[in-house]
Amino acid sequence: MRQRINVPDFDLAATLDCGQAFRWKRGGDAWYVGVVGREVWRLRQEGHTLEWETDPKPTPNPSKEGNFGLHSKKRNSGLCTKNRDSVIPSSGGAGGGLSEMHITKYLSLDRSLPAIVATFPVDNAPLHAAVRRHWGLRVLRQEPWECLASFIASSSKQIVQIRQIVELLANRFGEPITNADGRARWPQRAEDPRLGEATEPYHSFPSVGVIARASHEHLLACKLGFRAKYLLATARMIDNGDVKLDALRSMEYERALEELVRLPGVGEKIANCVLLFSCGFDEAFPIDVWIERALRRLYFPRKHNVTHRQLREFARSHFGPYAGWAQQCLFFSERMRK
DNA sequence: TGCCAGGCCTGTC
DNA sequence: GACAGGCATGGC
Repeated sequence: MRQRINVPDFDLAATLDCGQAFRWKRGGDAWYVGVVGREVWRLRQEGHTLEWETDPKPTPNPSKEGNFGLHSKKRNSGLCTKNRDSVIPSSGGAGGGLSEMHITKYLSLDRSLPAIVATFPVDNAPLHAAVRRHWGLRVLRQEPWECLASFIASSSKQIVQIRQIVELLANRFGEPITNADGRARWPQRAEDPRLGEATEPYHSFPSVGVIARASHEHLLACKLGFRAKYLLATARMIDNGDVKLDALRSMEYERALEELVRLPGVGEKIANCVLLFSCGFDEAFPIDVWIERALRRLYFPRKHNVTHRQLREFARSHFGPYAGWAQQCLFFSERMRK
C-alpha cells in the first residue's frame, strides 16, 4: 500500500545521504530503501510530497531477541511529542506496517526547520550559506544501539566502508526480515534486473546481546579490524547494564557525554554523534576531520595555530542550541565540496 | 603503490 | 594539555 503526506521544508535525499545513517540505499527509481528497527522502509519524495510503501503482511511474531529490546517497553505507546522519546517501530504491532507517526518521528518532520534555523546566529554567514545549500536536511531520530555500533565501526573508515561493515554485521548477526510465509520482504535484489530472481532478505541490525555474545573472530570477519575489540567490549558493558543507553535521554548533555565516553572505543566525537543522531541532544556538535577542516577554512582562514580545544569552544559558543543541526549542514556541505 | 579514511588509546613531553 | 604512533583494512 502506498501512502503520501505533505512535507514542507524537507529534503529526503539530503537527510538520508548526509552521513548520519548507514543503511539507506537509493534505487534507480528514486526510492530509498532502508531497514529501521525490524521494518524495511521504502521512501520517495516528489516536490513537497513524501511517499512510502508498506508491506501488507508484516511478520506476526518478532523473535524473542528483538533488535530493539532496549525500547520494547516504549513500543506503540502513542504519539511522542518530546524530541528525546524513542520512535523506533517494531514490526507486527497493531495494524502492522509503517505508520505516518513513525515516518514523522524518524525523519523529524514534527519539527519546524525555519524555527530551528532561526536560532542560528544571524552573523554566522558560512552556516547560513550551508543551510541554504541543503535546505530540508533534518537530523534523524535513530535507535541508539545501532547508531553507537555504527559509529564505533566508523573510526578511521570511509563512509562507503562503514556501510559495508554495518551491512555485514546485519547479515551475519541480525535476523532476516520476512513475511509469515518466510519469504523476504522487499528482497534486496528485486530492483536489479541483472540479478534475475535471486533475492536476499534484509536483516535487522543485531541486538546488543547478540553482539555481546559474539566471538572476536566473527566480528573480525565483518571487516571491523581493530574496532572489533571495541564493539565487543562496548556491547558487553551495555549488556551487563554497566551503561544504560535508554537512560541517556533523561540526562543533562554533559552527564550523557560522560557516560558514553566510558565505553571502549567511544571518544568525544562518537559520543556526540550518538547523542545528536539518536538521543535528541540537538546541541551535540561532533567534530571529525571534515568538520575540523570546514571550521578552519570558514572561520579561521588566516589563523593556523588554532587548537582542537579552541575549535571545540568555538563550536560550543557560535552555533546556538541546535548546533548539531548546524554541524550536519556544514558537514554535508564540506563533503559535497569534494 | 601509496595515501587516507565521520577516531581512539596510550605513552611521552 | 598537546602531540605522535599504532591500530586493520580497503577504496581510490
